[in-house]
Amino acid sequence: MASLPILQFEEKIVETVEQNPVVVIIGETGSGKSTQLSQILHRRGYTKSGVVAVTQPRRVAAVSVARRVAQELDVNLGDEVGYAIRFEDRTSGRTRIKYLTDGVLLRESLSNPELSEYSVIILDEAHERSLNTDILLGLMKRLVKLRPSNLRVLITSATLDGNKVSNFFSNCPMLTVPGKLYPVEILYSKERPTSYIESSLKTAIDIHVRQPEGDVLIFMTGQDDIEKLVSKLEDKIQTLEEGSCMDAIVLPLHGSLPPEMQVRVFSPPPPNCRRFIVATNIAETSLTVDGVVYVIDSGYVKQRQYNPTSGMYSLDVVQISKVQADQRAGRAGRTRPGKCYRLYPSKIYQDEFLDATIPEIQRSSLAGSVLYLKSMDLPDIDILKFDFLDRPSSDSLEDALKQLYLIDAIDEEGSITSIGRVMAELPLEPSLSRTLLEANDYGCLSQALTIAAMLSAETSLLPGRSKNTEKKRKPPPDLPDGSGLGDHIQLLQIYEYWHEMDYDIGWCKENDLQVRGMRFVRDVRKQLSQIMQKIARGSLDVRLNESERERRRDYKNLRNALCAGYAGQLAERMSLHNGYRTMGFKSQLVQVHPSSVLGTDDQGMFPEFVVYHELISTSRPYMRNVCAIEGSWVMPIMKKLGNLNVSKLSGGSGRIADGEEKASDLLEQKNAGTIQNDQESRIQAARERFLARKANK
DNA sequence: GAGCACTGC
Repeated sequence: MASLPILQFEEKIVETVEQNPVVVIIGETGSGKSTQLSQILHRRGYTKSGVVAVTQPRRVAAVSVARRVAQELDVNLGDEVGYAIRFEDRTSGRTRIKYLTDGVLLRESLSNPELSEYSVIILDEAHERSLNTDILLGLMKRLVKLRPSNLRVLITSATLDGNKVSNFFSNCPMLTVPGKLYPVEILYSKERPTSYIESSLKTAIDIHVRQPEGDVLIFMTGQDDIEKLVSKLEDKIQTLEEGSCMDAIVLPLHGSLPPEMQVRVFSPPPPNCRRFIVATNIAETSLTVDGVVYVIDSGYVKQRQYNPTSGMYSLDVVQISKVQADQRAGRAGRTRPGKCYRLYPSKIYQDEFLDATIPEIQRSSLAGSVLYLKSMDLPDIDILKFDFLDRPSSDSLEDALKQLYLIDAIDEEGSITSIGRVMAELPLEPSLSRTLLEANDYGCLSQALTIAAMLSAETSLLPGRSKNTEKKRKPPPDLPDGSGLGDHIQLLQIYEYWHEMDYDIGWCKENDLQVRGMRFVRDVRKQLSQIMQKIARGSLDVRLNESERERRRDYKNLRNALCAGYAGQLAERMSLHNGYRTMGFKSQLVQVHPSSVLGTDDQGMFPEFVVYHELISTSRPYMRNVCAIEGSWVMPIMKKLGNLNVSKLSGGSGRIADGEEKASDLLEQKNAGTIQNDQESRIQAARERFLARKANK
């Protein structure tokens, strides 16, 4: 421990923190910043007046770093050193150093906006720019002004964007702490390969034949490419002459791999055997594989982005940033000097790669975050003017406001409603928290809780695609089908079934449900029940007599509640075919996702109206997770859409206007006006169609 | 009849 580079900087760090409310620490990999900064400040008395908080973007990191610090200080975890993550708070009144996820700290700031418990807040790994860290950065800027005498903020960042963070905090000082990384030689390709799978294969084999021992880590974009490369690599290794080089094993590594397959990369390789680890981004920050000496970097990553004007998500393969490329290269120098083979020319790195990855806050729907900030009641904060390190587009903020207005979380002036306040308490997307509140009024809260919990874990629940032919021959799993009413109802039925089976793990396995995911659902449901307990109007048990009755009535109340929560995510079927038109702010043609269990009528037609959980554009625009609703529930929502006035929602003065932008703002406002007129006529047309249809019946 | 990078409250 004494050899950690950061300890040589102790005096300098303490001196700087003493004199400045905010300090940026550029801590290179292996500098020991995550474990040592808190201990330095503890030694220097900063824990006498309050707790030192250290945030981490990931749960495992918060737990493992806390564990190590407790060990180094020789105390029991949960005493002087503790951690807090969702579902688990291991802190006590004695805790002086507290590791927590950025999400937990953000949630704490909801009940205590001054975060008065803390004397120091360290935002670790801020360069990863998680959505929560970005919001915390904005809140910290405000907080250091409110508590100038008794709060210190430290932000750790990467070399490439330290200046930006320092500028954001009025040019606060910046300290660089070197890391303990071995040198990594960077080798560029002469040009971009036509197929980076083939190019990775060739590079990997070259390394295997020519280079001394050491594992190879290969960065790919997704499961498909990983599987392809793994099998090609295995074939190729087979063909190499016996004894011409050492043995080799090839291991895939990605998020949808079952945990027992993931941990294989942590067990040491057999002697005289080289490992090839073919991984997604998961190996960039989340998992660290020991023994890697060679890295092959394709230069690409798969990224999910949200388009606020269409309300649609897409998953795109994009070029990585310089920070990411350097992070990947660093993976080769952890145990000894290494090499990184970049499958792109250095000119592309220099000229085309962005310095840092586009932060999540500019790639996500912000409805939840905006509601959150609104509920904090910060008198000096106007959402559209909130001081972000990287500002989300006004389209994105306006989209969030519109969504919130449609589900009654804010009123037409943009002020938070009493409904909105309760919603902000729930760790859910606004659409789902709104559903819970409505369900409470309709007497079907217990079912809505189940659906909200299931959707919180949805991606890791249902069986993934299996190219395994053996599995295909198995009889189809014995899972309920949502009674034709759609995916939400199916998720509910699956959980109720599991409940009847006494939460049997074997049953999950038989039905290809991910055990980890189902356990997570159970935890979430419990947490949500605890929060709802104080306002719940009925029992929160999974299964009730009442819900039996409700089931016979086609889950009408429940679907009605979903309709209220998804008021901004409504779609109307075309009259002649099974395509849908979304009825939100911008009408679009979309399809029901093929994985949906939504049923059809005698003529093979889907229901006239559905709500959807999300729009995702892959090969085509799809609605994922849909639920059938009744036509008569649609009218009030259309009316509300008609009343929408964006400039009023954003607080009248509205848009971000500083000097130069004014002209374009005016133009945008004008456009917003015409969009709104279009919208009105569209809504009018929908209304007429709706009435005509009703008359026909 | 198509497909899912990674986190987090």
